[in-house]
Amino acid sequence: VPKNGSGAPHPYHHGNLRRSLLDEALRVIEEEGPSAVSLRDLARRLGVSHAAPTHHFADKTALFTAIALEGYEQLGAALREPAEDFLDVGLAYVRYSSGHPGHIRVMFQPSLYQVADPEIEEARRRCHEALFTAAARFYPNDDPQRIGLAGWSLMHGIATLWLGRNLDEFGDDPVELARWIAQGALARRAGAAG
Amino acid sequence: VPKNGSGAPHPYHHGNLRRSLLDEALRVIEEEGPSAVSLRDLARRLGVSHAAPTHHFADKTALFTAIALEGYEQLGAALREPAEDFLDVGLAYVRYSSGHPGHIRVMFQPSLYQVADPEIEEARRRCHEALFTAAARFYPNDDPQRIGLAGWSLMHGIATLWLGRNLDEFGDDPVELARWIAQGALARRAGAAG
DNA sequence: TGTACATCAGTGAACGCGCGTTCACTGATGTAC
DNA sequence: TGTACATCAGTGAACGCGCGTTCACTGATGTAC
Repeated sequence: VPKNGSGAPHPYHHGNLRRSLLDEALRVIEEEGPSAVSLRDLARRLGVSHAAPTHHFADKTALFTAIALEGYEQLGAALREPAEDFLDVGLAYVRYSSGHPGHIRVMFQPSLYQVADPEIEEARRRCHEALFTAAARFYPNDDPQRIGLAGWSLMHGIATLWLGRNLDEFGDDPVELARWIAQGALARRAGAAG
Repeated sequence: VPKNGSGAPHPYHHGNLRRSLLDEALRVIEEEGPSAVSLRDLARRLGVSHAAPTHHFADKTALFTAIALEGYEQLGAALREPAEDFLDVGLAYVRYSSGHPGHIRVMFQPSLYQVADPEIEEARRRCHEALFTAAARFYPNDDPQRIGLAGWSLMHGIATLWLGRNLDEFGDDPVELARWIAQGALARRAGAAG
């Protein structure tokens, strides 16, 4: 363990440059969007020479691909968490999206990264699988694709509108807002039945 | 009317440069995204000197602001078209979004343009008004905000996912897909009641 | 119908900037023996 | 425990590029009289 004396602000080796680049890139994306990301700027922010990032990401596309992959894997895990009903799965989607805006923005802007990357494809496939499996489980008598798409679209719409600051006037908790919107539809249904 | 002789590819004055810049920018946005737009490139594509665009748009933000304004005005008009039920309004939203992907991408990326521009705010207000008015009209016994947000979120989600090529496996007509998804929810409701 | 003139919409050269990428290099670390 | 050496992860200078912006200019158009 090197002593970090007053003379040396940081050691020759960063130690965690790859992870730091991802985190800093996500910060920039959340604040200014993916187009504001530059490898030189990230290096500057991390106090490292501008050529250092190339040892971890060959180019900008590789950086965005890593972010998208991480996002799809994390989203897949979120969708597999224990759920009591289909709404829970939808709320997990909104919770992940609003909690990881940087990942989501990259994931749904495929021109930024290698969409055809096998790992990406596999992670995305597992997300779809989690979604449609949940739809089939909670609505065994319906078409799981139809139910799955309806839930995905609704929750994706809420998350996207919320991230775009279109729902500011409806509170600051996107998950509760999603619950309110979705349960409104459910209540309406019950009203029609009773 | 100037004769366009073989020697002169185009006259000194373009004639419609402002409109052409908007159209060409929209083309670029649809193909490569807003970050691919550069004023010099647009000028190049239109066979005009790279300083010409500044006579019509002071900077890139002004160009994107004009696109967003046009989009909100066109969307507002689309949402006011005659509708037989709330689904019609939703389908108009999906129809406009899928038919004008460039506009939509800019509109929902506020960092690109002057969100606080008074004309923009007014046009956006009129879109919201059209939405919630329709919700109140077709569901007079429900909370129009709840119904309006549910419809908006669902249709925005479908449009966004479709534009992001996430729904390729479900056909090539986003409006019919939206109808199928939304009517599935309706059928489920009727099934619960019967 | 003709002329003078203001205004509009272009041109093309020049500038400074940040970017991605390449390169030879060097310091630090891990492993074989 | 010590030494040699391969490998990894940095440095910093250099390059060419496209960009936005500014500037003095010029060609075309519209209007007053």
